[in-house]
Amino acid sequence: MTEIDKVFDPARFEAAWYARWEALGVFTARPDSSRPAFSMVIPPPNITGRLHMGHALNNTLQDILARWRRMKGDDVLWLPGTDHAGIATQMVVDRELQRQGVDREALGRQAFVERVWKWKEEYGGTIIAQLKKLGCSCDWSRERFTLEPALSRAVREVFVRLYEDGLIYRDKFIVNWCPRCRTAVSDLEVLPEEVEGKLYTIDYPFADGRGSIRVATTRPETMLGDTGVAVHPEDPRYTAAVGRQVILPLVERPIPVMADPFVERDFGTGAVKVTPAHDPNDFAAAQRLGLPSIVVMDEQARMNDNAPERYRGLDRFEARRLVVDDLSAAGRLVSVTDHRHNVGHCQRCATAVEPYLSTQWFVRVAPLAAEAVLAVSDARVRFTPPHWVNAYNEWMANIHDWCISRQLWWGHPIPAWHCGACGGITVARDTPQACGQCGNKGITPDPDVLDTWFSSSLWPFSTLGWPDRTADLERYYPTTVLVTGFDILFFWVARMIMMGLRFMGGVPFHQVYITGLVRDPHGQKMSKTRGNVIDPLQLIERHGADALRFTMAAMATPGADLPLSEERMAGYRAFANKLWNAARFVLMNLGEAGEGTAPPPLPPRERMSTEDRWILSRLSRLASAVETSLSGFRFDETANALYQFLWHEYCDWYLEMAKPALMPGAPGADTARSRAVLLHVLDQVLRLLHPVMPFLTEEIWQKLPHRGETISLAPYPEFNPGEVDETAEKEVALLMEIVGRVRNIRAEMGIDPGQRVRLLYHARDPASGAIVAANLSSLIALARLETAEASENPGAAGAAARAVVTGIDLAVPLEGVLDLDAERRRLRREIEKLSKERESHARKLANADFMSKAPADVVEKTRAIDRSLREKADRLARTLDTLG
RNA sequence: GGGCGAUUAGCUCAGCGGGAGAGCACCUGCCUUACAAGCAGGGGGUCACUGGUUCAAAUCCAGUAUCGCCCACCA
Repeated sequence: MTEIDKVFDPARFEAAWYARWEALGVFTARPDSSRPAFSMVIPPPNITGRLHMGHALNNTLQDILARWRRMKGDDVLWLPGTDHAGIATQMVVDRELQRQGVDREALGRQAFVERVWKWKEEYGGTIIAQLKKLGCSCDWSRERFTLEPALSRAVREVFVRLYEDGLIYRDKFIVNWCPRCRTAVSDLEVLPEEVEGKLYTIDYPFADGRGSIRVATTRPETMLGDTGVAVHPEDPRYTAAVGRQVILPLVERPIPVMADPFVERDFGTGAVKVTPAHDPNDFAAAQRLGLPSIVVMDEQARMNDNAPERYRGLDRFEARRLVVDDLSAAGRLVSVTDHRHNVGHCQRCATAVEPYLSTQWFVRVAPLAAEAVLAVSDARVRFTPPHWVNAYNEWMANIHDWCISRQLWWGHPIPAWHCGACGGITVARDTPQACGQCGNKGITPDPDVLDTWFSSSLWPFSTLGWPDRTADLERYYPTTVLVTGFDILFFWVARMIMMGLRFMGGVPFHQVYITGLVRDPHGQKMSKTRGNVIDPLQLIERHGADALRFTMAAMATPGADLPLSEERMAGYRAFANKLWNAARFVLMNLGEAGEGTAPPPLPPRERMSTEDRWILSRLSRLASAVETSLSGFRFDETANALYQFLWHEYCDWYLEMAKPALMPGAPGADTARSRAVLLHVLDQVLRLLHPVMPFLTEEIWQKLPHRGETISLAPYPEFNPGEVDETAEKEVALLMEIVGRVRNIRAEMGIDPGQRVRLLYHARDPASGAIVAANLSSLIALARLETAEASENPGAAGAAARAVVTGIDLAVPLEGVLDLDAERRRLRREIEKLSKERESHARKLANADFMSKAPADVVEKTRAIDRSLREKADRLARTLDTLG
């Protein structure tokens, strides 16, 4: 007999099994194998990251898929890695330097980048270690980093090709500028946030001194850069104004009034100041109208030398106050009203983003997007849940060019060089010696780096060795599935599809599973300010990685967010403990069957007991359910099916039914047979569960007689329809019904649970009687009976509690102790319940339309249910009558 | 301003055309030697609302309400 602790302690074995799997090379992909390939790339976490619930969720789901496919015999590649995370990482190291009193500018670019690499060496592996704690079966021999040399090469290759194809260009354009991060950011990195602002109406006098025009703005300070006033061409109020000049207050510069249909006549005064360098609408209008642009702020959003002297050096918000004061003093401020509106804020640092005219690099996205839309609409890429396709198409249809340059130091340098002589730009894979246009050697590298998402967008092929045609690339591209959150659908998924189509000529993945968001127990988003953040590492410490994983799986309903409560997770830990103890029970009862390395063979079917055939039938249905649900990314259904089977079928019923046969010396007990089935089912269910709970299943499996070094490479149970045994299922359903009725009598009649009772039964059909007769020992054990006897007239009324199941009348003799009133109440309640249950069926059967139009099998089924419920109610009613 | 999703037991959620379910919480009784992180029994729901389609609607359609998310250049 194997000794095994009573309470399960995941901390005792998780790390050891992980190390063992790594040592065995379980996670290593084998591109030369003849087995089908199954591949995924991990959404690379930031090197600055710590494992949060989002990671725990999507990596658990990926690992379930990886382990499942591996056991099913696929050659699985789950490729891991991390992202250099430009802004985030630069900020982290910057802060660290500041604490040490070191100024980044003083340190210089090269030294700073070296510091970041050092930081990466020291802390960049944190999240990798945490993924291992979670049990992720990634192929660590293929771990990648977005800024490593091989991936830089891919980035340069892509950049150069897109540039040569005219899909990357450099231009002066209005972009989203974060004055705090001091870099441009893309549209996606700007989060609109509603703020309580003011709408200022300002009076601009005409240059000829005759009258004025009033404009409305939320940002009076930008008027210092106004180069025009715009009105709607069909606005009769302003027809006469078009073409005239106004004098810009405070600046005293003459600017024209022009007409453009972008102006909303109903908003404000119907006239709008045009500040091309600090507003994207105005910029577009200015281009149409031929107005110049004047940048009036520096890169920290302080007013620059293009502003009148008194404002120079002031922060934009200080400048706003002063401008308003000055306008007021000059009698030019007409009104100030409260105005709620959206202001874009930096995703990273929450600073209000400044629309800012500057020279940047862009990807011309429209042609790439068109292809990417096609790939989804013709299902080369499938989304789960599918409704995300709408959002995807919508975004793609309205896509703007992608600003890919960042004024940072940490990132992929833009492979472009500027010529000091001719001003030309040379874009090249390798550092050029001279200007590609004039041959001058005085060239300097472009100072900008690429948006982090540029390198991420290449991840599915850059990590496999592209631009070389490697064996990995040939075999694992396109990848099978991508699992990720909707928050990076546009940032990442859409761009990977574009880049994959462009550079690999095919989609990067066939399927995208989009996870929901892990929320707090009340459905609130987790945030530091709310203080409701749940740390997955603490959950692992408290409950084990398996319980966390099971929780993630059980809650992963497609399209829904996951309100996570530790209470619920504790429930799944209890489930793990339940399995642990079931295994303990099996191990304690194995005897010599537990000795060898080979599990005992299953007995032939005709020697099996009803419960043996039943549990095997249920097991095969479980295998089927798991196959179906995992194939459709229904992790929740997989988890629930396993939970239900293991706890409520295997433990609650099968183990209890098997107990008599396992008791040494029990009459007629076929201990060997029982042991073999017990062990077989446990072995199979452990395998089915392994993808979700890898550690615990391995720990138990290793204690059982087994072949092979690890359960993670044991064949996954397949569904075999031949193993479904309808007869056994019907028989056990009847036994369960009988047991349930006896237990109900015991509980309601207040019979001490320790006290055994007699059961008399009268079968109204021989088949039911035979089932009872054939399963007496189970019945006796489960209902805690003294005896179960067939009887023509089961128990005289008044001396026995009565119950009815399908085809059988039951009586529990309780001479002298039966409380007649209680029994009447109980019977009435039962009858009431049955008749209530019957209502809808009876109504249908009384409906002529139903009888004539509903399919025959539905009618027949309804009849059968009705008959059975009526029969039970009738027999109970008759019993009630005899009680008077 | 567009688009999407949700509304089912006290809580958190499955179910999405043919007998209203799970987990937790609740009530009652049990330390029945695998498990008290357990066992057994039980209570609890006009499936948001209004119409429609159908023999049949929690389930399909339309509208309404409330909540949530995504996208969007009324300064």
